[in-house]
Amino acid sequence: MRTKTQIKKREILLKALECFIKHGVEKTSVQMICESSNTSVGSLYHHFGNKEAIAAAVYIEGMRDFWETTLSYLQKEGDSNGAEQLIKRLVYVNVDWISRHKNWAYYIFQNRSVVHTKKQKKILSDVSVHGYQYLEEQFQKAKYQGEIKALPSQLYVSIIVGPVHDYARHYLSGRYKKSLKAYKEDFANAAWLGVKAN
Amino acid sequence: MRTKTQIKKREILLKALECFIKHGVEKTSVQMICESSNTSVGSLYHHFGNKEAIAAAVYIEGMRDFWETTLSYLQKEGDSNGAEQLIKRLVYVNVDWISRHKNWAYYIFQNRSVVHTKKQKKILSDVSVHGYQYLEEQFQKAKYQGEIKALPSQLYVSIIVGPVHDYARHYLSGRYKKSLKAYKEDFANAAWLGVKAN
Amino acid sequence: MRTKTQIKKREILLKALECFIKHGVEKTSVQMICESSNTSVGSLYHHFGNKEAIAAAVYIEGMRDFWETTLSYLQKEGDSNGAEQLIKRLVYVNVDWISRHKNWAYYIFQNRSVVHTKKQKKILSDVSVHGYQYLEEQFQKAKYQGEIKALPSQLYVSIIVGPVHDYARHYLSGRYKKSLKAYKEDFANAAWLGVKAN
Amino acid sequence: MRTKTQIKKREILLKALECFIKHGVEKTSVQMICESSNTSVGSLYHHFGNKEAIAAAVYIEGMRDFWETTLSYLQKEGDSNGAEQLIKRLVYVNVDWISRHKNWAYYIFQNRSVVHTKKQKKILSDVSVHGYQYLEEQFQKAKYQGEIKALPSQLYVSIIVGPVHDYARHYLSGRYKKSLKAYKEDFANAAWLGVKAN
DNA sequence: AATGAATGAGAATTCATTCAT
DNA sequence: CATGAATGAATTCTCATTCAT
Repeated sequence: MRTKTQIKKREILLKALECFIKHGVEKTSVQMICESSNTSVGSLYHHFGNKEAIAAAVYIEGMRDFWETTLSYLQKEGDSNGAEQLIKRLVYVNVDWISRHKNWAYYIFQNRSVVHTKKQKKILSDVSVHGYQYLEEQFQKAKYQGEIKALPSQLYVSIIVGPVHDYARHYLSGRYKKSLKAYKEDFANAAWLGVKAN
Repeated sequence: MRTKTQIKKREILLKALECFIKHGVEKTSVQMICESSNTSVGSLYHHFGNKEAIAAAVYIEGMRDFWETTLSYLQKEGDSNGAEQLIKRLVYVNVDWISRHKNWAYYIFQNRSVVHTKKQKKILSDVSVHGYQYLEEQFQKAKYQGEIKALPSQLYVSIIVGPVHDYARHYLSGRYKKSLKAYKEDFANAAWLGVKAN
Repeated sequence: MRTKTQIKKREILLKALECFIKHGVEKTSVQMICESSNTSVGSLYHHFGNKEAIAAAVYIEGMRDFWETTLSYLQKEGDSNGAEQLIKRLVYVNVDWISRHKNWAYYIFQNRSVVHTKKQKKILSDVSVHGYQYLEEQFQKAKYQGEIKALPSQLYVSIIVGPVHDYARHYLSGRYKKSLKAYKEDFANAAWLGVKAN
Repeated sequence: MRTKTQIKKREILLKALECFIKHGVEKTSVQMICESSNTSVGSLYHHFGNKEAIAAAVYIEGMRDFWETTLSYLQKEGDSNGAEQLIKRLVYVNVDWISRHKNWAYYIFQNRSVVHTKKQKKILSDVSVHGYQYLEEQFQKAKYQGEIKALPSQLYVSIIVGPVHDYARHYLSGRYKKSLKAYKEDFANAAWLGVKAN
């Protein structure tokens, strides 16, 4: 019973995501989600409670996927264990995940505010807490070893992923044509140059 | 008469912005804008035609202000005419404008999609065209003179302002506490290191 | 403008009453009230705010009418100023008003609970306060003069109108066939005998 | 097996009564009854068929209990067999039963309309027929013997129990604070004075 | 230009009931 | 007999927009 229900819920979320991307969260009616996911209104409410909970669940599922992928990238064996590798991999995983999950990425960029109940925020936080902890540790280590400049850890993140995300927003909105992947190494280099010690 | 009308319209836009920030564009009703701007529904429709036009006008006015400020920063006399100054000034104007116009900046970050009719897009484009042209020229010159790496001009922009905007989004949403201005020089340095020639 | 609006509201309330009688408050949909009163949903909500407010307004209007009539009966010139006259008139006005306003009476008997916000209760209380005060005074006077038994004033009311109301409930529901008016004097006599001093 | 089912049904009815009192019949959902009686929806429908049948069953069970109690009061041995005793006992049983079964009494006062199918009406009528017949006979006898005024028998009932019920409605709704029992003798006296022969 | 009552399509949500297990 | 997921009709209410004054 658990698996079947879980599969159905996942299916609904993916269809809901499509609707949200196509029309925006607010202009997507519950009716539309029902039709595109072949579910009855009642069933939808049985599973999710209300429309806002669906929007939040889509967001959270996306973030769960993102952080799983991110940790798998960062913890993979590699040439070295240096800071440069860490930072470039952080850029790579962003470029790759966004390119592979354009809808989810676009949705997450545009709809952070759909997660707003305490419960939802707790779940979202649980989803990313390992990733953030891991990054924090690695940044501290690299800083201590003099590989990177001394900066608050929130700044590292902004400097490293800010350019990728900025470009991605334009690209996913159709304002930039050239794919994100085309500049993967450029973003990686800029990120590394932005934070490495002088 | 013209001036009076213009002033009233401006007043309405600023009150509308407050509503949009407080409740989101979709959850702000025309009635709410009327009440907070002391206008009647009829009057509002007389001035703007419909709610979407108000949301777009708020966006466009914000961008007009941003680009005016930006050009004034970039074209100001300075120590040099070098690329470093240009790039750092671009960071500075972003940090300063966002810090000074938090609501407008937040609104612009979250609601790019409100500008969507052809007419609105044309106006928005007119508002920023001088700024983009100016930047484009300066980037080309700096690239030609070997001051900065050879990159597509969209990448310069993302690398330079991406980190600031990324941090600003978190900051304006209340997720980061430390003010944007605190890291003004850090963002400027990272931007310059990210694009300068090796 | 005031008069026109007031008239429209009154009209809606009377049509709503018909619906409530015919189907019950809960099973009367807003749609039904709109149709029977030739009003749009929007207009209905513009005037009353929500369905519950309509149900409460119908109740309150009925009670207002009842108490106006009651005071006019009790304060009319008469043969005497004695307690017997007072008590019998109280029975008469109940018999007469209920007989003349069967729907309203039935509605009021069955739906006391529709008045439940603080504001509504305040208005309802204001509507009946003069009547209750007047009765209270008269009962005290009659008690002091030894015309009626010494009882709490709430008991006078129950003893006097209880039988009329009990019969009326059955009659208005169609369970008793013989009209209330047929027993007007019987109710009046029983009321007087129930409270008069030995 | 039969007994077990009967017990379960009785249990459900009592829990349903609680819900009906707390939220009103219409605003009580089947789900709520299930939760408060620890039953599944399916089971509930198996036992009662639909929600209306539950509401009717609660009503009927209450009336059954009331009439059983009433007959036991009226047919009890006593000082005399006179009309005064009969009438006062009729008041007493109302005061006592209502005081002992406040929820049931309140429910019965407010929800007479829940019994509306032919079948339900037949059952309800069967439940009270003995009591009514007994009363009818006794009233006729007392009338014939000149103990009470000549009135239609429905009037006797209204005059005797009307005051008690009127007070009870206010008391059970919380509008009157002083308990019904406090005035037991007052109601009995008023009832007797209201119907006894001059 | 300004007003605000009126409109009605459309949205979210509820809930009695069914039925496969 | 018991279960509870699924159904979808029906309901309340909102709100952008119009238009007569």
